[in-house]
Amino acid sequence: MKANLEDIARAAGVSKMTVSRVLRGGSGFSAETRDKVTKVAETLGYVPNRLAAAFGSDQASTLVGMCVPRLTSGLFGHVLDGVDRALTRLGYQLMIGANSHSAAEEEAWIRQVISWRPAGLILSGRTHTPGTVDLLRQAASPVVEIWDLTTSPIDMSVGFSHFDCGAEMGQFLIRRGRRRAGYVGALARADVMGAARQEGFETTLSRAGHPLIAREVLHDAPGFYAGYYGLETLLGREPKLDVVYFHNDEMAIGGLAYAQSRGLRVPEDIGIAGWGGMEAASILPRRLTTTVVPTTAIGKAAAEALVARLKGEPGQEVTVVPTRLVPGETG
Amino acid sequence: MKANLEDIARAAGVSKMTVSRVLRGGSGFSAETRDKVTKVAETLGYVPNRLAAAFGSDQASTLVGMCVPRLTSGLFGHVLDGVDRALTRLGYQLMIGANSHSAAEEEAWIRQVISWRPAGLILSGRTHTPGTVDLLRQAASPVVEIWDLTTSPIDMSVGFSHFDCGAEMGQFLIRRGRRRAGYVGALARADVMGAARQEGFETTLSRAGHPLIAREVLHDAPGFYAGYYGLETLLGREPKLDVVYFHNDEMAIGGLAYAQSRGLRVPEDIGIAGWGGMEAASILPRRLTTTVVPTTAIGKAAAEALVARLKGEPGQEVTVVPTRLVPGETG
DNA sequence: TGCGTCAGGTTTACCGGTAACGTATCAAAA
DNA sequence: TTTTGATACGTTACCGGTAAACCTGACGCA
Repeated sequence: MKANLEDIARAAGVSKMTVSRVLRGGSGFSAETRDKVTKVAETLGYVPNRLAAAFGSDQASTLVGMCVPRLTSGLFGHVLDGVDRALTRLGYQLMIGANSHSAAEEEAWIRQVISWRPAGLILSGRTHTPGTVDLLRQAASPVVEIWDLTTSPIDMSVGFSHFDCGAEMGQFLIRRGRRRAGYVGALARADVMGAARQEGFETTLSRAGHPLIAREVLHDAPGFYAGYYGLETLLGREPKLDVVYFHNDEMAIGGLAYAQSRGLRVPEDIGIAGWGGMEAASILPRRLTTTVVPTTAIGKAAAEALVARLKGEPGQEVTVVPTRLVPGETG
Repeated sequence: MKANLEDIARAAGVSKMTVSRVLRGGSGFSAETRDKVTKVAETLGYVPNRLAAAFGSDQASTLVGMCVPRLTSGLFGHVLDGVDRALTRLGYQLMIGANSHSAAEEEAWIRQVISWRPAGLILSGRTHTPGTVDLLRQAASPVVEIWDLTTSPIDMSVGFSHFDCGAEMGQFLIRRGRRRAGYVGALARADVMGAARQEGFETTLSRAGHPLIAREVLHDAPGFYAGYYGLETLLGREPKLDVVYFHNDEMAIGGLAYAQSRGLRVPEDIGIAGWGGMEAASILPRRLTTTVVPTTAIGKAAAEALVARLKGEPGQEVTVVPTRLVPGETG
């Protein structure tokens, strides 16, 4: 990587600073200077050095850090995609990390990213260690917390209420005539969001006078198998459930598979409801009753809120991105 | 972010350079100096500045860039996960981007990342623009190409042969007595890998004396819907197929759904085979016949090969990570 | 006693940008 | 004609580290 601003300056017969201004598209130079400089830069194969730029002025960083619970999650893949597209379009670069649903791992990751002096950060969830909060306050760079709405965000927040998701599904199932509901969840480490949905679900059922009959929360990854065996366990304890709400769609599909293997008719004998809106759920023989989460939109909104703040535009502190309950044929 | 090396140096009564050496764990200082410096650094809440470090010396960068076709792909999510875990463990940071299967977008992304002077790059696929190759040669930083094995990698390569995947599946299906095979693919933009599998599949069938009867390659995203309607189209043209090989598992599951909706028995009336080894495929009522791809292992191997090179250890140029054909109950 | 050696530092010179500020030029206004 | 202001550019001082050269006192040894 040989050519730098000075080389161009020498070759174009102007000063370093003029080259810098031209290449950054500022002002303070004549049209002919601009043409000469851009031509020389091209012939020399100049590649800008953001390291130097960000180092020289803390305003110049175009680096955004983002931390998600798991990189293998379909939902977060779409969130990442939304963030990535928006940031790319706006001229920012994305540094990522995963924290396995652990606030301590998140802090460790933030400690690494902060050392690159990023322009801003996007974090998933609202649970942070005190150390994390300290670090963020000290760094004073904009932070967007996504996924769950925070009552008091560190800085900005984009997402929806998991409690409300559960509550809405509870109301829906009651309206459909369900009276004996169960819940199957999973918490790999500690997925607080799932717990919030469960709480919303149970609260609503109780208020409606038909409280939850049985619940089973596995200490396992929330996948197909957990749903399959979770429903088996639940029905072993309480055979007369008329509907089961699952932690997410993967688990619901697992539950669906178990119900079919037992010869149970869905939705006649038992209803099945999931959460998340994964693609597979819509092409099942019977379309899954679920809550569709606007993953890409959340990512996009988060990135845009962050960049707006960086550009000094007054952005919203809290952005609500609504979910949508999709009735389907299993609930 | 207030405390820097000089602040610590002043407070500890030593020089900046001594602080730098202590904090980076070098040598050339006494134990009491070390203790004093680390204590002062802690009380001042010092956060290292990698920007300055990487800027000051090009060896000091711990930044690795990685470009994948799509962030929403389940398979690449796992590859990313493998890379992320390995790099985190080894003390590197990961900058990502997506190129939508487009070599031009890849070049644009590389141009951005190169400007951060990364220690190394991980790219997906072997198709690059001439501009990309130029850039990489000029930057002279290590590059690992993953996913498909390259005959002549730019630098290093980790993956497997897509052609062989298709060929192996062809052999397997022939052994199972299939004689009238079809293929359903998809190319959002241009997925060259899928084409390689198709080629391996067709070549093997021809050599075995039972060439492919029909193929349908949709200009669509390779998902459930594409598989569903792809099989519909294919069977509309050639009703007497006895097996269909799909671009990937999502599409195969879509095909499975179509077969069931038509009342076709699987595998008796028609066999279904996929590729990729997605989790859902193993919990279907009938486990899908597919090729399991060691996604996480590829990511891990790529990261480790890169870091080995960075540390000057002699690494392998080409690492083969074998795939595994899983018979299942649909083929 | 003189000299080399070595651990344990310090000093200095960058790295490649950006920001702040200074200055030359020239046209319009007074 | 002089003053003013805008424009276009040059100069210089950093930013926070790293590398390498350079000290310095203690110690060993001939």
